Amino acid sequence: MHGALRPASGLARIAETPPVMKASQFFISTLKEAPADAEVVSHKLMMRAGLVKKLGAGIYTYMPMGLRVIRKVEAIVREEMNRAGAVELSMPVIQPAELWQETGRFEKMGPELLRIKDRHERDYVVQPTSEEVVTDIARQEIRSYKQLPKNFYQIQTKFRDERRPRFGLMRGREFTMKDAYSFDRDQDSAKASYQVMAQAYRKIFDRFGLTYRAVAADSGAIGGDLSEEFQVIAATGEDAIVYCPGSDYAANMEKAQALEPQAPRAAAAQALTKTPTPGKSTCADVAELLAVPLQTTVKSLVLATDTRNEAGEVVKTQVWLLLLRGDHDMNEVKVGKLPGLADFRFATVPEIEDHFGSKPGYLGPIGLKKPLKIVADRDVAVMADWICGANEADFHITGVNWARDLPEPDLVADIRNVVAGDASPDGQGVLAIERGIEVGHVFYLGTKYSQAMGATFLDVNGKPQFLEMGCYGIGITRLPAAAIEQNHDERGIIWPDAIAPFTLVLCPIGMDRSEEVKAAAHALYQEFLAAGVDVLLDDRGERPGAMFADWELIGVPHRLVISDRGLKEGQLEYQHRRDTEATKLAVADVVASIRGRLAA
RNA sequence: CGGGGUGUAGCUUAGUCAGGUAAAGCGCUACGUUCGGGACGUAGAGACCGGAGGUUCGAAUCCUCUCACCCCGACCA
Repeated sequence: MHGALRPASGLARIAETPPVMKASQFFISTLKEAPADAEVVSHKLMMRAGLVKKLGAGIYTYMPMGLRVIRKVEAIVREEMNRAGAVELSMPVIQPAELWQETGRFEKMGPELLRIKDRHERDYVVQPTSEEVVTDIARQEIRSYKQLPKNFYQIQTKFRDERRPRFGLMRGREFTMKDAYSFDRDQDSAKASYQVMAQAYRKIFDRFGLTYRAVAADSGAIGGDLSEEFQVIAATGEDAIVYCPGSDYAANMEKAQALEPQAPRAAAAQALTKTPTPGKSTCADVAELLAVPLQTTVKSLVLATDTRNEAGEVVKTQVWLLLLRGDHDMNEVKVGKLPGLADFRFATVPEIEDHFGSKPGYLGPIGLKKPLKIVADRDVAVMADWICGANEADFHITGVNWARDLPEPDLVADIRNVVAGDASPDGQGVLAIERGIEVGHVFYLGTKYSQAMGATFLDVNGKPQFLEMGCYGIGITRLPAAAIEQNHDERGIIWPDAIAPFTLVLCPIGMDRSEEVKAAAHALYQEFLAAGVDVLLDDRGERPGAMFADWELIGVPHRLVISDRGLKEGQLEYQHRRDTEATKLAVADVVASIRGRLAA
């Protein structure tokens, strides 16, 4: 009756979940073989365990077992958000295009933004996020500094028309996100609000029981360091994260700085020599052919930037040559921040041939047909006697030296991805790289949206000021996938207690043949329910092998086996999903014993 | 968006090259025997072979179009 009004304490939360906790009434649907279109382990296991069902590319039904996991994730997020002072609301999934046109994102966002029309041909979008709507609310509702700070959040369905959805719930098109937006009177206050969220996120991810890292992220045009990603560590993660094992430095690959080389450029020792390298168009091939270290080669990347007139027509194109050491990779975010390269694209083959007189594969900065701007990575700028393409098919040049053979570059900058072993920017050792799955992101926005949409409040002096904003996301439906990537074995999923579909499963053996087992199972089930344990009684009457295989696949962390054999000795068998063997527990104090084993 | 691939029962697949009216395993139903690690036997149910059009006496199979899904790539020369 008044359940909805009860505070969200642990017990009340369980009371709010559906009361069906017997397997025969619940819905269990496991598969021995994963559907052929599942590729990564979390996707396969989610399909096999019957957590989700695919409806279309990147679109999934959350089946009862999977929904329980998602509800637990939501409950933890909601509790900590509320605790951090955020207030929940719910904004529409379908939003009028007008708001999105105000910020320019209706055009800018490209095909990832799903646009739909109603019967009157009016434009709408399916929200991929909700800055526009929440800012619209703020500009209407927030009039005084006395109403600040405020943080609005929602847990809501999002849609992003990904160019290539994949990996099940890891990169779906429709997904659930918790998105929060803070509003403050000034920058200091906004940064304080940001820190409150960053702290709340740490509490949230600690509670999930996953190994994660908070990493500094690129904050785009806003600048500053106020952007962090929360990455669940997993080998199959899509993001490379950089950290220093000897300190707390951690950043994503876009952001991680490659320190300026300490050693000065060596003196030229070799003569400039044109060398045949037939069919060897990559740095690695050339290095192998010439039997030299890959670090002595330089790769040439050709970019272009277009200047457009008011009509959007290209009036001028500037071609750029980027030079990177053969063993390094370009960092597109770093390049995009260089003066003049904000909207770079890769040059076309005709543009390349026009400037170099050669097809790609044998390009270099010497003997250009047309002038262009040369940007050298800081590591390239200190190289001596290096190797690059000769601007002629099947030839490279060795013994190249700055100043002697070609002018110094127009610009020297950090334009590469760091690699393992690079010095840490904080001077505390060398960097290591591991992979992560981004499950959360906190971001200081400034006044980008409030200015675009005219969201102001009156300050102490009665003067209108733009609201300072921050936004904070958690991928609710991605989280279970990340949890599985990190916690599974050959038998199936191993859920952390906090987000397991059920915390404890009771497995009676031969329940149909033994009144004792049946009675004990039901009595225990009632006892655990009364003790507030999220328990499921497997009363399906499956044979033990099939029953164990199911629960190991589904990944319920705690299992209690009830058998005639054990009951005669007054014992039950307890096994954690990670245990290799069962532990015998006395029937008399089993509830207390199990409760002691559950994560707080 | 470019390239490649796959669509046959709820799931995994065979059959397609060499056209002749759809097969197996798992799962499912019933009965019996079993009963502590995905049991066994018997009997069943279940597929207009993604869709449309065409060729042919005859199409899962050949041709055309279309849809869906998966993978790789999207400029690292």
